[in-house]
Amino acid sequence: MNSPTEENYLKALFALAGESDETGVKELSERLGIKMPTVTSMMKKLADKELVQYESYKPLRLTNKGRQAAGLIVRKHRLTEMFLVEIMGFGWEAVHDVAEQIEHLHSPLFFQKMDEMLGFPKIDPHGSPIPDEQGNMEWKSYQKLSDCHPGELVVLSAVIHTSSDFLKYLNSRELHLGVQVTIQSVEAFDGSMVVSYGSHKAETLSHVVCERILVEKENLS
Amino acid sequence: MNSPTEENYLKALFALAGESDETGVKELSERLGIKMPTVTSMMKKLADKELVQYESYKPLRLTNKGRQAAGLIVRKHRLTEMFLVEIMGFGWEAVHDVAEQIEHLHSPLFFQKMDEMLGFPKIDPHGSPIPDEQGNMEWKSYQKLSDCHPGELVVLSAVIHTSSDFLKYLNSRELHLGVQVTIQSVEAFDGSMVVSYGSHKAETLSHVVCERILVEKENLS
DNA sequence: GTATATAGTTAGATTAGACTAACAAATTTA
DNA sequence: TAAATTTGTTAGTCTAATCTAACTATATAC
Repeated sequence: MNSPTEENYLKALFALAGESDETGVKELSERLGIKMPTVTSMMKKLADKELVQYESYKPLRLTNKGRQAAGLIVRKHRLTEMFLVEIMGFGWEAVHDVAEQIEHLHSPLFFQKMDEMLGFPKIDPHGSPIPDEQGNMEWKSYQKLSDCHPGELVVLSAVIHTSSDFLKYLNSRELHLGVQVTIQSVEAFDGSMVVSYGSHKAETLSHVVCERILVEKENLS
Repeated sequence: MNSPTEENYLKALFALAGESDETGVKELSERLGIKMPTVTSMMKKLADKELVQYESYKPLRLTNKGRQAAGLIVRKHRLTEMFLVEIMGFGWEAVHDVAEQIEHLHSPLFFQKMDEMLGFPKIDPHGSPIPDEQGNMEWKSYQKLSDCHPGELVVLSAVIHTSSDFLKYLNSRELHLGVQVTIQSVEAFDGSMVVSYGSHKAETLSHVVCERILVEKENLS
């Protein structure tokens, strides 16, 4: 059995792998807010447990076993977030911290019940995919809103780096998952966008915001 | 903030206080399955935090602050058990281990939501009282079934030392909270009882079982 | 292709929570 | 009340996970 601490390292590696595949000690260290020497020694420990491929001065990689373990933690995290929103009435901006704690609980039954009550959901409240019981996850290929162009019609499908403040910001603009957004214009100077959706006819979104919103292009059939 | 480990010591002291008021290092040590020297040093630590009154070779006592902290953990534990049974469909025999983990989560909102969804319950699935938001608990004065006499009509109101096996045993006999039980006879030799309730006309219960069942005498008005 | 900067490692210290071995106080028993 | 038993404490060790300081390897720049 892995400790909560070990699980957090695995989860971070899993997330970094999704972003760039090759990871280093520094990057992991910064992501976790833990100093590099501590990360090095944990990598050795996880390598002993065959969860990580580690050689001095080489990039870090999860083994298949490690990736599965990490996937199962992410599964618990995202099922929990879904449960908190759908069953317990949390706002999507309030679930992260609790889910960070609940993901480390040991109780197959608890998460199985959640899954059942939710009807075996495939995505969490932020649009992120929920890994299956084997820890496998489909890496969705959404596009950043910031990479879209004027005139395009897109559907808000997911958000990344889901800080509470960012999600509250989206709440205040009524920007929820599933909303159809038309890009009116892009400001070359700072990358900010003017978009319209629902009753919002001309909402300006900063580049920083647009980079954290993932969309799917509408099939204009 | 207290660590999960500290919380477990407080909870154990709280429970022992309910049984006998004065507690010693040995008793606490045995209850927690932790060796005495470790308990001694934790008592010093909790005394520094003003949660426990500790002097060498003197009995252990919770301070008011300590009692409140312990009460709030018990509250979280019992709210959780109720939630698992009422909302998530767990059997009462399956909730203890998960609740032991969930009681240490830090999230006022999570437990508040549970409380709301349950309609602010006053007892848990085993008939134990749920402390209020201040950590105060009413110590119910139920009677052990083993202290009752033939001819008496009682209501099964709570169970103690709720091991999973014991609760499965009760399930198999359809002995649930609220069941009205009539004591038919008591065997002087081994203290076993023959009781009747519902469709069970003559069920024999061992002394060990009867000691763990708490009842309330029916008001024969 | 050497010098500098960046990334990574080693060594050693720290804290929390556990342990064993040995000793001391308190209580019980004869 | 003296001896034996039980209970509690002290001292020192161990592991997990963290840190800082100092050193080394790799990558980048001129």
